[in-house]
Amino acid sequence: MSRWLSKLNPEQKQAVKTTSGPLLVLAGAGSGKTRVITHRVAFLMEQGVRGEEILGLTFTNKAAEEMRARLRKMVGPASANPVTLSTFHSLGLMMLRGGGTSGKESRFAIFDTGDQLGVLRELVTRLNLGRNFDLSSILTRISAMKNSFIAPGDEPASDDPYDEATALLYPRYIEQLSAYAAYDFDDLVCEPCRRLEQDAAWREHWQQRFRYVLVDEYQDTNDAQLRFLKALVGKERNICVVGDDDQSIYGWRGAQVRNILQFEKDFPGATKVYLMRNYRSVGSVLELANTVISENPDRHPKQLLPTRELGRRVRLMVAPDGEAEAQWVAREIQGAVSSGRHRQGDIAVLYRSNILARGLEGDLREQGIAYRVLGGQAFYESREVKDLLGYLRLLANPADEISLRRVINSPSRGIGPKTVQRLAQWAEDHQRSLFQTAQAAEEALDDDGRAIRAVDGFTSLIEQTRRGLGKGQLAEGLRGLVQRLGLIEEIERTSTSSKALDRRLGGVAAFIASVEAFERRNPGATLRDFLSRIALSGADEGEGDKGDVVTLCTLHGAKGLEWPLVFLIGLEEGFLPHDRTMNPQENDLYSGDIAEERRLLYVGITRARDELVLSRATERLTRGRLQPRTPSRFFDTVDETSFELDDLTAVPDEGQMADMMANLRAMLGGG
DNA sequence: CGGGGTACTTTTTTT
DNA sequence: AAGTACCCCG
Repeated sequence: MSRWLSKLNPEQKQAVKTTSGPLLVLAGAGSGKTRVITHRVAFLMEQGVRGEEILGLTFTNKAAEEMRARLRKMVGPASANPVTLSTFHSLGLMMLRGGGTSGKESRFAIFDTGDQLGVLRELVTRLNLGRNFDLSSILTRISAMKNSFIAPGDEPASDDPYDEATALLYPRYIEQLSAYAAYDFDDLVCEPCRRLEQDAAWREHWQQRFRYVLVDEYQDTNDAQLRFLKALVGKERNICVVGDDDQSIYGWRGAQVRNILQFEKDFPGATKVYLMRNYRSVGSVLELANTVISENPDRHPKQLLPTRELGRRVRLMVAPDGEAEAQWVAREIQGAVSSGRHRQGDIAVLYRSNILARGLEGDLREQGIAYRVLGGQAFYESREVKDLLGYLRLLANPADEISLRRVINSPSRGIGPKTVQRLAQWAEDHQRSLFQTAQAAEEALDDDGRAIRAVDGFTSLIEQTRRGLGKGQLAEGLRGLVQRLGLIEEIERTSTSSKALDRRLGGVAAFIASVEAFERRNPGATLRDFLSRIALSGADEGEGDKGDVVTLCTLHGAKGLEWPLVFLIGLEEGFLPHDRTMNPQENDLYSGDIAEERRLLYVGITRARDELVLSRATERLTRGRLQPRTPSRFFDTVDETSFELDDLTAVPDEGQMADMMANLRAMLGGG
């Protein structure tokens, strides 16, 4: 029997050893969930299951990588590597691209949210809808339709203007995507699911391939993912799901807590295991977590059981405004580091909205504290990088009209909307793609010499770049493209400040570096491989990642992570619960789930190992105006005396102090 | 067609 | 406060 099992508690052991049939593991925060998963995989292999037969599904690529790293440590790379550990989306992509069966159908692009919006924008202008719809809201609806497998035309009747617009756009959106040879994120789950259900041979193949299925963060699955799992799991029904209903925080993108609450209905005969002993946090943190979450209705009633000492009391800091809050946090971190209590890498600052990170960054720099912002996607979102990506995507998939339109006149080369319109018209009349039309500019634009020359210049630039972008020379080809575009000069010419210049040049450099890093890690990878990777998990940070630095990230981004010292900032009504939850917009599809906001706080609290610091401000600068802020309602039921209070509003701030000093000096000087 | 100016609104969270 | 969208003029 395995030497590892002795290190597990009885519940963990049961979760590891129950290998056949459906198994639901309700794993509270910090209860050793990842440990159970890796042990389970190792145990399966010890029982003679081959690594190839095991599938572990996670929600982020990072989680998948981490799991693989843990598994490698346990069983060695040779045993760990054959195990499939990936996100639903990566798995779907792999299945659609052939996954070792056939190479057919593998030439498609993946459209991210920006591309999807581009498609809708095109359609909306073409259809001339009388009203200015918020397109991302329509996108949410289309996504919901797809995930519920509702075909165009089968939408439930509704007289909501957004539902009506969606009904109109939905079928055309699907058409467009197929015309562009593109899949969106939802397709990556729904399409394989459909095929599993309809194609018996295919289903058989995948069921035999993955005889043991394991799903992490099960509370975040949506309808389509559940359906996918039902179709994927074979007669043996060896499916193990791990999750925590109290940590379900993705309802706004269709996640169904219901899935974890009803697992035993979806997979009858399931075994259920509770992991409630918390090995992560000190008692004071768990007390607060239990108190906060116990107010929520509709949950598996349960409590985290402490295994550690009570620890330091949770601190609560009240600041007069956002700036004071940020400054205080930065100084507090500086103090914790310089006193040797914590290393920078042991510390995280968590917040509900990204905007809260902005103020903090300056103060941290001032204190000489190294930090990283998780999920900030900063460089990858800049215009230059998006354009470069557009070129790469056009090169990988000439049918990708969205990318073509994006880059055809960027940087400006004299191809304005009118010329593009003429090309598009000709393309439609002659049933050609827009790119093919551009290649035949002379025909399509009859005698407009200037436009023809401009478009020819563009297509030959694409052709030249294509030649430079073979296997194993992606970064090289990208550099060539940057050169040919004169992008560096363009940025130098158009930047309004030296700060903006640095940022933009830095973005381009970081992008090239990320391509290099990708190539180094995946020798012989193609352009398409790189683009899929980017679409599914964002760009690699290249160098400078990790290390001993403070982490800044959103509560969503913090899930699954932990730090010895955690700051939760901006604990005010409007942030937590977020304003948008309490006052939904007319066009919000998912709204009003205050319970989810509370779970978000619960997730934040349970990230802390040793010390937790909460903070809020009584006033805050929003949209240029100073507005009063009230404390988050989520602490209403918490006994104030359980906190170690630090009230900065009771102390004169620096401005007041300066005034007082000035008065004092005036008195002394005058007297 | 491109650049510069003005008016307006905004991200909550992400595969 | 800042970034974007739109409009007008060269």
